[in-house]
Amino acid sequence: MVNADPGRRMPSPAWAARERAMTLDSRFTPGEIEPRLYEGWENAGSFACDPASNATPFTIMIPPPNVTGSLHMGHALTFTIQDTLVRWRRMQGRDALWQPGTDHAGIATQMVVERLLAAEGKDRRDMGREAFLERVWQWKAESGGTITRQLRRLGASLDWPRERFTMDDGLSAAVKETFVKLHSEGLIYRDRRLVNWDPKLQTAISDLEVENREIRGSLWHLRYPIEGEPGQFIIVATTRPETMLGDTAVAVHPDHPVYGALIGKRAILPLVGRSIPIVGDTYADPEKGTGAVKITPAHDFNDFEVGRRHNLPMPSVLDRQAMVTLAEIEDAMTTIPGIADPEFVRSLAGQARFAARAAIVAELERLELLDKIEPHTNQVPHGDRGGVPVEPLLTTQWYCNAGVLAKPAIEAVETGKTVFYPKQWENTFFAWMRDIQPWCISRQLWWGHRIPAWYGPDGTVFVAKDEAGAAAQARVHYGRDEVLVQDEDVLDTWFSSALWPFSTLGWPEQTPEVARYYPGDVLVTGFDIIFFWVARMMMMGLHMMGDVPFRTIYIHGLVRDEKGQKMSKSRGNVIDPLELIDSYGADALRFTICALTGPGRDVKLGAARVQDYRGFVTKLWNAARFCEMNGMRPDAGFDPASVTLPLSRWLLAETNNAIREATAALEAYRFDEYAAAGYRFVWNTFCDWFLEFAKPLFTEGADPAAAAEIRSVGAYVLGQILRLLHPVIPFVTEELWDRFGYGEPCSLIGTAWPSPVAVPGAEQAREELDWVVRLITLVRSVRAEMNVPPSKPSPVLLQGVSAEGLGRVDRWLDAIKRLARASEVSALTGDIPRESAQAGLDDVTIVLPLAGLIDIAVERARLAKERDKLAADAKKTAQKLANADFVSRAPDEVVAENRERLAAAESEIARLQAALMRLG
RNA sequence: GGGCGGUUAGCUCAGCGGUAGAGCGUCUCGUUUACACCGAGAGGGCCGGCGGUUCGAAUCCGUCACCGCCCA
Repeated sequence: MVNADPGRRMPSPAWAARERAMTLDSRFTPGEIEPRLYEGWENAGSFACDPASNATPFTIMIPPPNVTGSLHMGHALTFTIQDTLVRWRRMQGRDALWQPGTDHAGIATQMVVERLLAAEGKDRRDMGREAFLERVWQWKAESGGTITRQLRRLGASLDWPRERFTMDDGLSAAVKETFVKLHSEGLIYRDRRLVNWDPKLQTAISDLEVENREIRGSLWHLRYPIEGEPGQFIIVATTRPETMLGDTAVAVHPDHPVYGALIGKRAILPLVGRSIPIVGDTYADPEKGTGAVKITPAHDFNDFEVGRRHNLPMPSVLDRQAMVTLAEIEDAMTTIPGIADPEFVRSLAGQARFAARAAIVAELERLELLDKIEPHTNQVPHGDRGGVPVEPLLTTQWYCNAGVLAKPAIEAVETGKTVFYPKQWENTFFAWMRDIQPWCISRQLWWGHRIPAWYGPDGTVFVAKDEAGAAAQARVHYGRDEVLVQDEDVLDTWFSSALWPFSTLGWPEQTPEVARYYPGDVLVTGFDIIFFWVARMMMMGLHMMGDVPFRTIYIHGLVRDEKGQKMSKSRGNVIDPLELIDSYGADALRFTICALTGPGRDVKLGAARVQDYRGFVTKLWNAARFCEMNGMRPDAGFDPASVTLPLSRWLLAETNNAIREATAALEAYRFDEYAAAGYRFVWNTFCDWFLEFAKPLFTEGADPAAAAEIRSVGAYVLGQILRLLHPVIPFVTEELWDRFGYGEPCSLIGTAWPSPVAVPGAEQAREELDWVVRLITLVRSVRAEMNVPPSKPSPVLLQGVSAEGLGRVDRWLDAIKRLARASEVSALTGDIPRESAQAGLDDVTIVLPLAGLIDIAVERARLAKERDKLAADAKKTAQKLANADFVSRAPDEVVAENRERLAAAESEIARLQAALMRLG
């Protein structure tokens, strides 16, 4: 590119910048410039917030990606939006903080490392807790940089030196502080109740981590003998026959026509031989199954409630691995010939739940206690990580009283302290928050924040930030030092995530950052984690900080493939954003994402779309090359108000318009409209018309003063374009900014967002340019329809043209000739020549004498078609105006508009009619 | 079962009370001071169905159908 003269001295940086700007490469090569520019920004500290500044802060907290994860399309979407907002606000002069960080992702990360260990033939239980955690930290060290590197590739302007990790010391302190406070307030407590137990991961999980899957199974009808009435049975229907070992009742609806009479009697639990009551409970739906249900309080959430209502025992018959355990029913087993056989039941011990199911069903069938099997489809809860059916299990866990914490959060949204975009998501938020259940926060994992609770020898719990604190409490409690054992469990990952908006700022320390950047401005995220994360941040933020964590919640859709299918490994339709960046550049990917991100819509994205929008980036590059070739150079002293040419004034007015559109779109979170406004302005205004109109001025013999003004305006507007588009396509805009020398290298990121400027005579200039544009378009259209080859210019004659029109023609003669392929443009004084084509431009008739080039029949058909179309329109308008109700009730301007439309159509029809007559 | 969203040009989507728009694709023509990742022009739609409100409905209301999510 630039070949430095070997004899020359080493170039100074300023010289190098100027020299670089000499010639833009004919092709834009994102792969070369992106790393250089990103490094430039990062090294210059361009992403850094400034706690000491006077500017209004603008804060976005990154939704922390999994530390060991890698960038997927969903990330690309959410981070592009966030970066666009941050770069825009930063240019507007806000003190922008985009807080980076990653999440330890308890279950997910532990699973990954366990899988690695399994490949080595190891098991974490053999290693012990400490060695295992060491291994996880090692894995984090190895793979933890991937996602942050990838974020850089995307161009994300995060304040990297402030990067946090949910398990680092500061954030761990925040977790402990919060846990201890909530515990002291009674908002965190231990409780023994049913939890969703994931037998694969061997941990409790929260309601949210359970997903229901539709499973085609069976409904087994079992015959339970009525006690004391040989030969009498009550038939219960169940989808889970294996839990029958733990049944402690049979429930029927109190109004059941047949079974209602059995209430108060007892049934004999087959196989086990235990006597269980038949109870009346409205939970039993007379319409479903047989109308009688077996009640297993320890293994079903509904049965648990029934069990509570009727004071039933709640023996567990499945253990933590979902294998049969008999410890809690052993005593009650008796032999009843033909009905119960403890030996058989004992043979089930240690069997997996589905094997036990098969064995139990077979045994019941053998005993003729199986009435029938019906095919049945039902919703089976599965753990969202482990993917196996969840087993409701009676255990003691730590809970957070979400009901209390939810109230202020609901109120904050109701009163508009925090606003959702799009607003409809508020309904989703309210629906869940108003019916929120206690949040199970303990997990039987090793990777995570260990619960800050210690147990004394007698099981007394001491909650404190550290062991010393717990020991002090124990000393008071016991009157002496006792050995304390810390709770083995860790906290749900989302517990620490909930503190993210303030823990990242240094809380519980009273840092300047906490004071300055909390509450944040916008939270950008997908709807899938409104419950997991957004709601919990709202609750914790309000409770711990006394204020909402953010003013606005922008919820975007999901990224899907071109066909609208969810991307998934199993479908094989996953698109890697890094590959798209490699192929088309980060700008192309970012622009595509913005262009396709409508409100409340999923984004269907494939490589083809990114390829399409890469065309826009290339177009901008080429337009800039053209500007450069024609001597457009930034001029710091340029004053937009000083321009005199209509073209300059028109372009500046259009620029104002684009600035207003882009700003309004971003303010409204309309990324699609923002992208569209930039696209239209660059392509359809700047390139298609301004540069084309400017071309004649860059030829020899053109007015040098006019050319100079156009060069200045062009350079100025190109600069405005680079600013306007920088938030979405930061790399190409910064590169052009630097090459042209609009500022120091890597300075566009810190340049002011443009605002409209006063343009004297803008309206007049707009009228003139619009007129010329329409003239050119009409001539082009007629020529194309007449199939006149572009190589054959023709005269353009204007009948009825005013002096003003002639002035315009004179001023734009060269451009009109070029763009409309006109050999001459002049007023027509006499009759319209035979064999001409024509078109109407307001009061002017454009005449193209095309003798020999036009087919009379084609022109006649064209004119007739045009006339008929107008006639149909005119008829509709006339009918409307004939309607007295319309004229009296519609607003005056609408009526006037229709009158004008009718008049215009009629005069155009007359002109077309005359032209047809002339053709004969 | 309850709730939310969607249904507009071949495709992807804007528009959300005043005679239907964009991008891409299609067709025709074309290399003119950047750009064929280009330029010019054209064709293409009873705005899911049915009712209603209104002078006027793609737009508001009701209802149905289909698709997709969420919750039970």
